[in-house]
Amino acid sequence: MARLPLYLRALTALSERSVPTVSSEELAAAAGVNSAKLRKDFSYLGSYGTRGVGYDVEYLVYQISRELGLTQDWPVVIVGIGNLGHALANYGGFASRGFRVAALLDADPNVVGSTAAGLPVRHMDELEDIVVTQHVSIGVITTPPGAAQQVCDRLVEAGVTSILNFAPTVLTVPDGVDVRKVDLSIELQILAFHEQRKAGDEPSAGDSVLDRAPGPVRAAAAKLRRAAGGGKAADQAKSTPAAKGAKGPDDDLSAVMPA
Amino acid sequence: MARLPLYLRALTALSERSVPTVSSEELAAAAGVNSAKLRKDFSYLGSYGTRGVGYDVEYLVYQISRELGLTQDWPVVIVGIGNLGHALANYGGFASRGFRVAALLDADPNVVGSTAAGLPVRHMDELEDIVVTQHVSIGVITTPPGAAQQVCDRLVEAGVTSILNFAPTVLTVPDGVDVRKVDLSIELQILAFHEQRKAGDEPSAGDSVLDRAPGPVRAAAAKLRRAAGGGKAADQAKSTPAAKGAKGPDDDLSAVMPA
DNA sequence: TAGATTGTTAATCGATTAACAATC
DNA sequence: TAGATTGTTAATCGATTAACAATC
Repeated sequence: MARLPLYLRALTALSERSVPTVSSEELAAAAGVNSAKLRKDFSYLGSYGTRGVGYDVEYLVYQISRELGLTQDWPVVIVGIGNLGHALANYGGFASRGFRVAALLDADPNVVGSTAAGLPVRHMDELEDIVVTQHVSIGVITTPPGAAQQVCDRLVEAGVTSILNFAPTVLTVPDGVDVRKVDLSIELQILAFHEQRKAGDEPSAGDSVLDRAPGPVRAAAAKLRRAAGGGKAADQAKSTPAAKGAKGPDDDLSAVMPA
Repeated sequence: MARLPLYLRALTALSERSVPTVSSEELAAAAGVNSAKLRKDFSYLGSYGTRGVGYDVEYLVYQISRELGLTQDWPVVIVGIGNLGHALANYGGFASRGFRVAALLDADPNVVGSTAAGLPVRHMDELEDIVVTQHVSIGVITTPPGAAQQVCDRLVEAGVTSILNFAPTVLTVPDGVDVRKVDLSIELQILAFHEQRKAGDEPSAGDSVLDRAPGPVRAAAAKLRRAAGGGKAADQAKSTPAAKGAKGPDDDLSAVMPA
């Protein structure tokens, strides 16, 4: 349940304000989800609410924390102490939720020996030893992309079974190992994608208002553009592009053509 | 389409190896998705493949880049130049994809005037001016959680319509404004959640193998625990907790009880 | 032509949500 | 009791995927 942390945060806020109980409606609003969904989620954890009253805030905080494993101690290694590794080592949200930075590792001799967040940066050679002796099961990779898979392999080999990957690479891992990827460029690309659709698409041949239409219309518009030889489409080996424009009903573009 | 950046990365790798064409099967494997899904995704962009051959790599790279808006210049402001803001300012993936850091902003006079990634850190007072004059439409928030909503409001007011939020807060924005949240603690919590289910749950009363069973069984197990008065359940104002254990067919736990 | 692979349909699956009986 | 709110069902929605006709 990827929504549990969301609920937990909202509940923690209520707890700090000493709110004793909360209804599914209120909590759902605070967490930004549908109240039926929230009730269903909670019902999977067991039925912790009271009809006519709502949910006991403290009790729910405890149950969700336990369900998420936040009542345990999770030693974590961070590999690659560049800017991002530094930032993560200092990240406040770690310690408060049971995540303990067991070690910072880097391959660069110039970085090894320096200090980040009060911890010494140690050399990659110590990876296996640290993972084994400190029972580390979660690894955070903040290396350059080229080194990520190699680091991942070593972590897995040493016994790590969960990896948080910040390098822009798809990691290959054996079954039983979880990988979660945080990719800043992907997040920004998605924003740019939506941004582009917002403030007035420029009215060029290849990027018209047609692109905002539903699927079939957009596909038809794309065919039109290629038929017109716009952009790189002209380079493509399309045998009879112009003839394709008016074959079946699906290809009849008169309804979507500007007058 | 949140998968386009994924495809683009796989295609870029192929492009660098000068691979001319790729089948949906191959590309899907590289991107880690189902090939039918990939073909469907591409069909929404227009039909850029050739039956019996596959997709032209270069052409697809171009089309997806254009679709994502990566052929444009996107000025971005980063607000909150702590460790994370620093890391982002230096993040290589930005510039290479058309994202240009227009300004770094911070409220702390001790930080203002310093340099990060070759750019001067400027004071929050300049926010509105920078957004307007540089036509910034994307803002990145790396402030402490308490300041995030306020910063967000100012960004939106000034004209920003896309926000990448690293602060652990749910931001409220008007319609037409996109927010994407990157929350490191949530990612780690999800890993810990799965991690907990993996290497042998300890056989305590409140955290048994029953928790791995399908929904109904787990709910029943949870009821059992409460009926048994385990954990904080005893503190709860449950009128007749013990009596609840054997009321209807749903509450019959004999089928899931250990012998 | 024969083999390969797309584009698309239709089936499947899972997630979301409205609605309401159960019950505090 | 009357009002409120949960827990859960059933309907809805959207996303995924197998399958295959179209066609290179």
